[in-house]
Amino acid sequence: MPRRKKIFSNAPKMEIQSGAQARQNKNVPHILKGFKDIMPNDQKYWQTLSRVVEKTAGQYGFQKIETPIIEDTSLFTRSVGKETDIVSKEMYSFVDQGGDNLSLRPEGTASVARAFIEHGMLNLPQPVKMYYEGPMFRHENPQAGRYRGLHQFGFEVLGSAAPVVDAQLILIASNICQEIGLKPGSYSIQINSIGCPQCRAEYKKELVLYYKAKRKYLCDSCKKRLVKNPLRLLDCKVPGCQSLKPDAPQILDWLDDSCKTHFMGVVEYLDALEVSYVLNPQLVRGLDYYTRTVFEIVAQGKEEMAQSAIGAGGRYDNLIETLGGNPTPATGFAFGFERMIMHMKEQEVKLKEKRTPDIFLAQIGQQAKVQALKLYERLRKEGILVYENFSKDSLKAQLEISNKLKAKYTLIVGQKEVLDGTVLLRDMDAGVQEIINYEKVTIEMKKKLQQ
RNA sequence: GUGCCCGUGGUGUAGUGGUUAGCACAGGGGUCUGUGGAACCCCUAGGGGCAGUUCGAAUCUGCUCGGGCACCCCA
Repeated sequence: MPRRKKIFSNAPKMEIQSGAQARQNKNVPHILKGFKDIMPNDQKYWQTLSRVVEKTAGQYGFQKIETPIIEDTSLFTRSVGKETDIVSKEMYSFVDQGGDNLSLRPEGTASVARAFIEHGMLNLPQPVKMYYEGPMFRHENPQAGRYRGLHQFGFEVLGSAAPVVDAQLILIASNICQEIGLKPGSYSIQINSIGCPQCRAEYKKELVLYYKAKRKYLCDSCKKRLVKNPLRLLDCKVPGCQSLKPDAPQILDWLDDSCKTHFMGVVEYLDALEVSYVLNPQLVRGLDYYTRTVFEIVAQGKEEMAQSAIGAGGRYDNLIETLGGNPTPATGFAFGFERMIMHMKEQEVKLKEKRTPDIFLAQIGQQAKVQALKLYERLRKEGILVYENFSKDSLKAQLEISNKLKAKYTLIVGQKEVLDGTVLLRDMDAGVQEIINYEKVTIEMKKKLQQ
């Protein structure tokens, strides 16, 4: 094939190929690493979860907000934190045609805070309660319950510092888990307070002091944490580091009076609400904006699963101010759709069965196809659930489909029926048929379906 | 970003250097040109990619891409 060779030699050489290009000589497109198509068969999980979120939000007076999935990069560097992993190494950032630095959102709270400021929501009755759901993007290596394209829903309350808000938010998170069908013992609520920046700084100093003295017993990554992220020292999994934990200073002992009072308030409300929770002094959060109350909903049972947090949240009293708004205390939480659904599947949560069609409409012949097309519209407008496969010509094939779909009845229109002005009605269970006047089909079918 | 395991039609799999790459399910068509839930027949479709070893590679080696899991970190 010398001719082909020549064509190739003229083509520009592809020195650098993207992953997607290198993969396919077949010229078949491929989904990006870490992204998932949500297939028709899975939609029932997504829809039930989404409905529970919407319903719960409504009950507690939260209104929906939708923000763009692309924002100015600085929104995230200023809110989530420049040094956090999410922003420093996981963000999908790019410069657009106009030279602006943009990023795909890695989380939802920053945008909500931005919208709060931008739309002057401080003039609304406080606090402002909003919820959101949608895709988020983080460039990390995929593993169980972790994707580059993930979906979250979140609840945010802006404009109140009251501990009762934190408690109610935790209650809402717990209610959603129950409402979705997770078994009561299958998840736990872990709570902690990481104080305000002032008392946290004091605590960090003390913590670093403690661990520095034991530096030689620390694992390599903990040595890095010592300077980079001291709070993380507390949840290291290496046994050697774990053994140092019991004697380490605890954040709760370092809270200043107002932070302490606040946290005690949260805990008291939770007790009064009989929400069971676990006080976890080691619980810290990765985003810079968190203050005071932090919590996580952790799925139990699957010990081997590393990502057990299905939802998490906390207070972010300084975020709005950091972004240039008036000082506005706020608190909220977010859940991962994928993680939630993973546990729904694990626990075999029962979902509403898909409705089987009332009627399958079959047709034979060109004239009949036209007639059936019209009949379909009449039935549809009457609210009857009708399926069809107008692209099939053989009656046998159509009956097979009807059977597979478990339709109660099949309506058959052929040449003969068109001429007679009738329709054949077949009862799929009984296997008996009767002739119905075309004009009376909708009335007859409604009658039949009511039985 | 790092480490470990894995990569055969749409799905589940068989095949350990030479096979027309087999089977099941799903899909399409037919036997039956107007009757399903049965049978039979036919068809579509596959070794992630690129190199190397070899007379010969799905099978061995390297790289790469992807998947799974874990670390870091996070929902």
